[in-house]
Amino acid sequence: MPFFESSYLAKGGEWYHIGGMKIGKRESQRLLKRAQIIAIAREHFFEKGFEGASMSAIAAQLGGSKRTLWSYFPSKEELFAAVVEDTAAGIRGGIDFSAVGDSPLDQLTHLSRTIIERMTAPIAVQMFRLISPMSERNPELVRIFFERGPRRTQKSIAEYLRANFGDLLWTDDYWQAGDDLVALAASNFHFESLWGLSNPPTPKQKDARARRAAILFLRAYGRHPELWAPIDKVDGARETV
Amino acid sequence: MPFFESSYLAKGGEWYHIGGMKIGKRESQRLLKRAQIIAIAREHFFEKGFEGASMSAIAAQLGGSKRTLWSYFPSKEELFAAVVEDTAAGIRGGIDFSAVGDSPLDQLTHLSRTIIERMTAPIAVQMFRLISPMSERNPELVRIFFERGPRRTQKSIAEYLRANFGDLLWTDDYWQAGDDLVALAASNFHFESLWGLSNPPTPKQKDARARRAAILFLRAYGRHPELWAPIDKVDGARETV
DNA sequence: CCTTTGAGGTACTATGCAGTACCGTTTAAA
DNA sequence: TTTAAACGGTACTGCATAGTACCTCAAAGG
Repeated sequence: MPFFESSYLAKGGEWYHIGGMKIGKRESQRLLKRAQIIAIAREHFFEKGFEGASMSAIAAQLGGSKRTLWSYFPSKEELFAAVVEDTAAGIRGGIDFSAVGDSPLDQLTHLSRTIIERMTAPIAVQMFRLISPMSERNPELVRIFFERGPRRTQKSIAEYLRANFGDLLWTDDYWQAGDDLVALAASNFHFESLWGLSNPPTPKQKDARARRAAILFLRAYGRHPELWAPIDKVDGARETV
Repeated sequence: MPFFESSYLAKGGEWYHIGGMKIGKRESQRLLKRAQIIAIAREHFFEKGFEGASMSAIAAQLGGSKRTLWSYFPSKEELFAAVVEDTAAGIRGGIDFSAVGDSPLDQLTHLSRTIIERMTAPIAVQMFRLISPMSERNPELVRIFFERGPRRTQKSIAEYLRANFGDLLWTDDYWQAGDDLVALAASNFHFESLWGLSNPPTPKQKDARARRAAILFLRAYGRHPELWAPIDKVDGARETV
């Protein structure tokens, strides 16, 4: 079976193509059905968790018989693994941190905003909820999720910082700096979303948080004083400063 | 039934006491057994999750009959809730952020170290794993956990910052500042522990991370330049600065 | 001392689950 | 057109589970 990325298929004339390769109709239908199963299973796993989700219920929603489901995924574990891999690929997709030309503060604000958006996206939140309890029972799966999802985002951020802020920070450890930026930008929202403690943040709140994270980051890591935002310009600063 | 805190009982002479109140032996034994059940149930829930854990298995490990278990907790949900409440109380217990007399940097380092210790403690990590997937199915329970556990720690940190750093920071929002300190100190370790991605951090690593978080925090939030650690003294700084 | 209460033991009910067997029908590939 | 595979439907097998019934025994409380 050829490599394929997150259930993407295209039909061209007589034949069905996938990633430029020509395949039979039978196989292409199998891939489509596979993707459909994963989508349905994802809903169930997200809502009920691994133990709570039922293969029978998934098969029922799929429409066909149980035999069909089992012919694609020989066990619940393998179906779950497929969901995790597919979702991790979906989460990392489409990273563009390009905000060339703006000031360092604006660039970092934009980056922080992207990070926040990504970490509070429903699919990410639900994936976090789903994957956390697996670390005791299936550590390898958690590792796969991390490598294919968050790890790549981490890497992109570190590379972005190295490329665009190489001379502006006092550290060479761009991975650590990136982690700190992520922490400053998303930590609050992450826990609030994960635990459903408050209504999802509005775009305005996300903007404000992103800007604040950028300011804090530049003050903490900025090499030159001109990078440090004046503290009386920051939201939450005392009036008496 | 009188209020009692995280399975604490003391025997004094003829009578059994709890929080200064005199109670019968029968009742005290019930409380002891209750605490014992919670302890056993906690293990099971931590290892297998809510759906994965089995009341029968818990009853078996308890030793008695199932009837006994059900006479204490009329359903699996209520037992789970009791475990959550008890554990949340245990997590927050014993907060002492008193490091009077040291320099601001040393105080913040000590505070960060405490935060790290608390967030990477096995009981906290396992509780996070257990509680995350509950937010869809039992949001109220997650709320209770948060209010009785992390929320109180948050509050302690904010109050500590207000009391000891009231004049040193440029912000009045001590809750936000506290959250940012927590993020800087524990975010990395939190995810690594939660997902079991690497070996638990050594005390040395925790010390280093705590110090770094304190430095970053003071540079980001410090009101006066003398609070900002020289950047060539920080681990990970470039040699060429 | 006697009564009430709780706990142990065992067997039970009802339910839901993952996974299988069988068989007739559809359908893609040759 | 033929053929082999995949699909749909239904019924099934074990198995584990939450929770119940019932009886016996120990012990706390008055």
